[in-house]
Amino acid sequence: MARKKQYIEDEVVEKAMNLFWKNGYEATSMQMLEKEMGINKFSIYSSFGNKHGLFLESLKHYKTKVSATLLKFKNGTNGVEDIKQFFHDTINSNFKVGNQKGCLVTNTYNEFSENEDQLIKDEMTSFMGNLKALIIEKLQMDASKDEDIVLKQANYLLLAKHGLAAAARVNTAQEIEDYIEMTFKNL
Amino acid sequence: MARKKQYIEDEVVEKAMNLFWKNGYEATSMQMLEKEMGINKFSIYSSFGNKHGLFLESLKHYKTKVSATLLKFKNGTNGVEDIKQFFHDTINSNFKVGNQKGCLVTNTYNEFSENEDQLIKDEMTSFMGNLKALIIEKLQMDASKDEDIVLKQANYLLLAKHGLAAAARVNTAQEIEDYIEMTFKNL
DNA sequence: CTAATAACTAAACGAACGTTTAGATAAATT
DNA sequence: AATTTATCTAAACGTTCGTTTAGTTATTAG
Repeated sequence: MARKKQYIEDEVVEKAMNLFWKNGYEATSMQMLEKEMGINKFSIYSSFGNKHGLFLESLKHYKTKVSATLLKFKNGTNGVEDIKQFFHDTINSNFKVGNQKGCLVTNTYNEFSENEDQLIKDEMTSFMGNLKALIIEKLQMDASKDEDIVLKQANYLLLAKHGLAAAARVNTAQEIEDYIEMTFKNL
Repeated sequence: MARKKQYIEDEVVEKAMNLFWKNGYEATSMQMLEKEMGINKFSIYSSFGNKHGLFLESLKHYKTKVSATLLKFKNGTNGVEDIKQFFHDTINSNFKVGNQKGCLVTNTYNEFSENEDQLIKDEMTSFMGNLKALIIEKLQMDASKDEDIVLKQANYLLLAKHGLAAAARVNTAQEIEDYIEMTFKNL
């Protein structure tokens, strides 16, 4: 037998993810990834196939990273209040990690909106679909809301979440807190 | 003397703008611009210096394009209702032009948020500053709002506008209408 | 200790990028 | 009509991109 990998795939994916998160897919070069991940191009390719594969792996890693927040949201029993808390949680965890990079999924959604990469689009659609289902579930906890209202409010919140994630790249924490506060006044 | 230009700069800038609007700055290549603008690289460079110069010119062109909407907004006398109308107007004019490309300024703001291009950033800051001032002006028409509320609501609306423009790239017209409706419910 | 082989380094690949240049074309002035 | 010269075409520039390959190093198993 021969030597083992000198790096842990999960660790270097984490670093790649942060770089993609900060700069987007296209603006992140293999050279930057090499430097950030601390391993050679050869190693990147043998572990992840190509840049695209590394990006997909980074998206998956991102998903597991936010799964704790998502699970907490799923298990909430306070309806609208859970959604609001979820908004806060996602923003806070994003601010904790690096700084002002919004949400990787939303960034990717925007960057690839005019692109034709089906694999990426599928990842995005599934993510958004999950989120919408959860939001609907929480809204339905309020029995006074009929189906139409629930759907309308779900669309509203989904778009607000999307906008929030985009805005989080450039706005201050205070502006974002204010925005969330105002957003939920309307429900 | 020699021959004159076979194209009108304003016309080819319009076409360049639409391409930048659709794809963003980096994802738009000189080759694509050549094809879309219908003139040769040489002509592009002799008219606009380089890709960056062409982009700045496209941003200026965009500004004059939306200036009518902005002027209507400025001249409004109905306070919050003017802001809401402005939201509708910007979305509608965007949908009219091409399709689902959001707002060029916001797209640029997002694409360049981690960039260090000061010229672009200045353009963005001035645009956003103008918009904020106008929103504050309209909010102040309601004498019952004190200064704190005005500022908070202005920040809220600016972020909502930003998010809306980002979301407009991927959402349907109906979803967007619903979102605007909800956004102004409590103002 | 030796042999085998996976993981490493570093150089090179073709393609595409933004940009420049050399030469052909055509319109305006004399 | 001849000459001038800006505008055009088209090819080439040097870089950087993502990707591949050849050759070296080091660790594990027998």
